[in-house]
Formats: sequence, structure tokens, C-alpha cells
Amino acid sequence: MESGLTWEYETLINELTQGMEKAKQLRFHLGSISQSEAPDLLLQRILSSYEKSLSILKWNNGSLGQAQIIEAPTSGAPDSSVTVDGSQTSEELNKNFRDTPKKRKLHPTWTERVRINSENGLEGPTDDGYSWRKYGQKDILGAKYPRSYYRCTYRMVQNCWANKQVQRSDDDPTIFEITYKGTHTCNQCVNPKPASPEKQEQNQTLLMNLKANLRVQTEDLDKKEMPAHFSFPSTFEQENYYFPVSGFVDENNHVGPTYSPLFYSPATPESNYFYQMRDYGEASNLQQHSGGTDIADIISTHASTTNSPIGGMEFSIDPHVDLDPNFPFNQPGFFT
DNA sequence: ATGATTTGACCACT
DNA sequence: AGTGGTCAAATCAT
Repeated sequence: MESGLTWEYETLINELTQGMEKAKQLRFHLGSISQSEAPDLLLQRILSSYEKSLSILKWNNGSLGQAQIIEAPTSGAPDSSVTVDGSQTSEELNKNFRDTPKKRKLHPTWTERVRINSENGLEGPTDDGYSWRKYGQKDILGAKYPRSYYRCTYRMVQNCWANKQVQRSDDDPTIFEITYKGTHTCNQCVNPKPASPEKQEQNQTLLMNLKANLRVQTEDLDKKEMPAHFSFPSTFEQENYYFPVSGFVDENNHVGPTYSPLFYSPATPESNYFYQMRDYGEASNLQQHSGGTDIADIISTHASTTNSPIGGMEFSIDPHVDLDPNFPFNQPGFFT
């Protein structure tokens, strides 16, 4: 089984990587020709799909506990080029996919780096499609900005254990690092209805506030007076048109300004995000609730929430092995 | 009134 | 003991 799977994985990854490379090249060429953003956006989507596919494969592979396949990409550039903008390669990615050798996966964890584009980045009223509830904020040692903790609003009613942490970058205050821990297993997480006009108006106001916040936020010594460090109300209505601008990017990589910036979530500002993924070693305290979430259920459930072709794709996923019920199938980064 | 956020306290881990 | 993560009462927003 191993060798067959290994070969399949390698082949799939190589093919996907090549596809992505070609898309990048196309984008590069297109970019020099056309000033229009539309093709770029489309390419962005294509690239995003590739990334997600690769993520899924790698994540699953890693979770099989035999993750050596991916660790040392053998051919071409598999892992070395999984960035959306193609401007840099990602060594971080490998790092992020390094498996936790001893601990089995519990919840996938990955980090998105979201850039606020103060120029044009705030016009898009949308979030990541999930409803988050803030449950804490903490000053982190050595970090300028506090870290905010969110959990899925439907944690209780739907046993959805998705969490995320939002940390503003020290170096670049326009960048927020959002660490997702676990993924949504609830149906209600995704709210498909478009924002009402009033909401859009509200969002505009919020965006203005955000801009103001960004300016003010130089030192926050007096926390009593400080606003909530850039956290949006989770009542934010989601738009139905996510636009994936994800990419696997190096820590220091900055995604180019061409991307159409949209909001992705409350407290996870829009656009220009890229994520990293790794096994979530902790969370052993997260009980396996629900008498038997089946992988098939998970997949079908989540496939129904996406229009990605990958939703109907058959992976060589061994259901009893390790696919975490919380796999980010319908995570913002995936299947958009 | 209800639900979300804030924030100090608490807990677990190292 | 220090730190990060979570809890939960108080507060705020709708």
C-alpha cells in the first residue's frame, strides 16, 4: 500500500505543482500585457485551487504518519514554489508541513498572513465566511500587539471546534497572522446569503474605523484607552463571493499589490493572505465529541458547501487512518 | 433582552 | 515562576 500511495502522491503533487507553475507563468505573461485585473483574479483562483489541492494531499499524507514522501520533494519544485505570486519560494512551507513524528495529528493548524492594504484594501465587505466569537485577548511576550482568540460561534450547538488566533505582525502592522486551529465541522458556519445594503454600509464604516485604528496603533501602552486592536464584530455579514488570494509564501514574502483585497473574516482582515499548515500537536484536550463523525459525512457535508471541483474528487484517503474530521475542506483557504 | 466583546483571573504546561 | 490559552463576569451593542 505504501509504495502505491507514495507513487500516487508524488505523481499528483508533481502534476499539481506543474499546473500551478504554468498558471504562474501565464499570469506573469498576462500581467505584462494586460492591465485588467480580471485575468489576474481568475489566475488567482486557479492558483489557489492548486494550492489547496496540494495542501490536502500533503496534509493528509502527513497525517498518515508516514509523511516522508513530502518532506524531501524529489523532483522539480514541488514544495519550493507554492506561492501565489511566484515572487518567492517557500522554505517555510516545508517547515510547516513537517510532520510531528510522534504525535498523530489532532487538528490541522495553519497560518495565514493577511495584509491590510490601507490604500485599496478595505473596500470589500466580506469575511472568511465563518462566524467567530472572540473569547480572549492576551499580550504576548515580545510581541508589540496582543493576540486575539476566537472560536467558532457554533461551537456549542454544532460541536464545531474551529479556533483561530489573530496576531498582528510586529514588523509590519499591516500584516495579521491568523492561525487556524482545527476546522469547521458545522454546517452553519458558512453563511451564504449576501450582505444587505445596510450591512455593506456598516462595513464601510468599520473599514473607516479600521483605517483610523491602523494609524493610531503605534504604541498601545494605555490599554484602557485602546480600541480592540483591530477586531471586527463577528456580526459581519459574509459576502458570497470569496476571492481566494491564498498562497504559500515565505515568512518574509510579501504578496504583490495586484490582488483584489477583500475582507476575510472578523479580525482577519482581507486579502493577501497566505497560509502555512502543520499538524496541530496540542489540543489533546479537545475531546472527540459526537458519537462518530464519519469521514464520509465530513467529506460530503463539506463538499456540499463548496463549488470546487475538488469536492467531488476521490482522494486516496484512508478513512480510518487519519483524516481529521476537522480537515479544512471548507476553510476559507480551501475550495473557494 | 439577547448576544458579543472585554478583560482580569485562572489553569496547564514548561 | 513565567507564559500562553481559556474562562467567565462585567460591559457593550443591537
